Amino acid sequence: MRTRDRILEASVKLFNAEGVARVSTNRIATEVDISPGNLHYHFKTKEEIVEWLFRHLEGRIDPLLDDDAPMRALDDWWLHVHLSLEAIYDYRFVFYDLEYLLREYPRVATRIRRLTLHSLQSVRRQCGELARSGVMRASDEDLEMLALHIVFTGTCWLTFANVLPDPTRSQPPSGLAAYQVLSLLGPYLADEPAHYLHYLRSKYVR
Amino acid sequence: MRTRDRILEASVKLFNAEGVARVSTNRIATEVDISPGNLHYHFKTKEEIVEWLFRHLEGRIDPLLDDDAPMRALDDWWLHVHLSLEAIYDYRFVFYDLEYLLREYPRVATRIRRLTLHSLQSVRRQCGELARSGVMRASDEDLEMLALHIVFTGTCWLTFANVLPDPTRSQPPSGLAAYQVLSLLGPYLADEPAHYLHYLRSKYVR
DNA sequence: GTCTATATGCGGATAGAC
DNA sequence: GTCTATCCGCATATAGAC
Repeated sequence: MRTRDRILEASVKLFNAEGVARVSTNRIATEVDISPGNLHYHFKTKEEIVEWLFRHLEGRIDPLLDDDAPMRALDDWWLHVHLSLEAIYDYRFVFYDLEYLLREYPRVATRIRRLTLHSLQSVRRQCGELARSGVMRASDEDLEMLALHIVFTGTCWLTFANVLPDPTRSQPPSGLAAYQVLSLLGPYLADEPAHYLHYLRSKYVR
Repeated sequence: MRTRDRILEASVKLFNAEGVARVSTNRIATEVDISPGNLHYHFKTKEEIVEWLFRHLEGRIDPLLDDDAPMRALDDWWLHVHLSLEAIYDYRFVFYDLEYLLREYPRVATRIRRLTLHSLQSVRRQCGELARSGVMRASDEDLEMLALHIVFTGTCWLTFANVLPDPTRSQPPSGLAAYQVLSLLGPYLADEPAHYLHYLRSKYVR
């Protein structure tokens, strides 16, 4: 089962660098140094490759979403966000080419939708906990909207960062995205966590 | 110059519905009921079609960004946002396939980047005005971050909406996006504009 | 499991006649 | 301006030998 893994490894590398659409299965085969025929022995279709890569991503994010260790300080949550966004960054091709995948690969599409809903639920719950422990003050409506914005930012920020000119893009990318997510909480935070946020800002902006 | 316009019209329709990558120039020619050769008489390359469509989009957004009529109430700003997002919706293929266009069509890419920066500048200025007229209270740092989030939301929301299940998607799409943008101001608004925001919310959510 | 060879189809784009 | 015919290249996928 070694070749199979090398195919996946090469695929994610190429997809991230050049986009799913531009990378042909032949390219992948060349990169792995096997024949196209051999590649199709391991993965019948290109979609199958993408699907398995997406499963890997799920394997990294789902546990973070399901972890219901107590969430009492902003810092606890920050860690989860950071790890999630690192995973997203490692599989960024998914988020660069979201629409393409949704249209072209139906089986991947359903998995994407499932993961997004799962994220929404968990983030809502986690923010609720933060509110209950006094880290921030927000109404239920606020929390609902916050969760949506947060998942939205996690999902699309990398794409947007690519539109911006280099100065913003050349930051450590997952870190900046994480700060961007966290800053959404800014207006709702109590004094002490607000200072922590400010400290993080100094680390990631400019 | 009639055929030329029919080509552009058919292109934007097909691009929006199926994505730039899936729509071949032959498809467009068929739709317009001309020959492929004829299409290439009017537009040497596919990129040229995309570029001209993007110019049309610019023609609708740039004036809104440059309009420096006084911006004293939240409602003034709301109108600008709404019109911009309507334009974005009419050319939504650009935003669905952002990464694809950035990679595949360099001339379009520079235009996209230019428009994004232009939006950032203008939104920053407009939010500054709103703050100065007392519609909201926000520090310079807040304003900077707000502008970024607002342009980000305008740019990527439609894509994200496609990931969510239908209930959220089946809303009047540009209206929902506009509310989503506006809601970012929520925490910073004074009492009266906050009520106006709440009224808008009732129009666009659920 | 891995290779070579190949089928099949489509996409963008051009040539040249009308 | 518009057409027909065609080139060229690539991508996905398969067949069958080793």
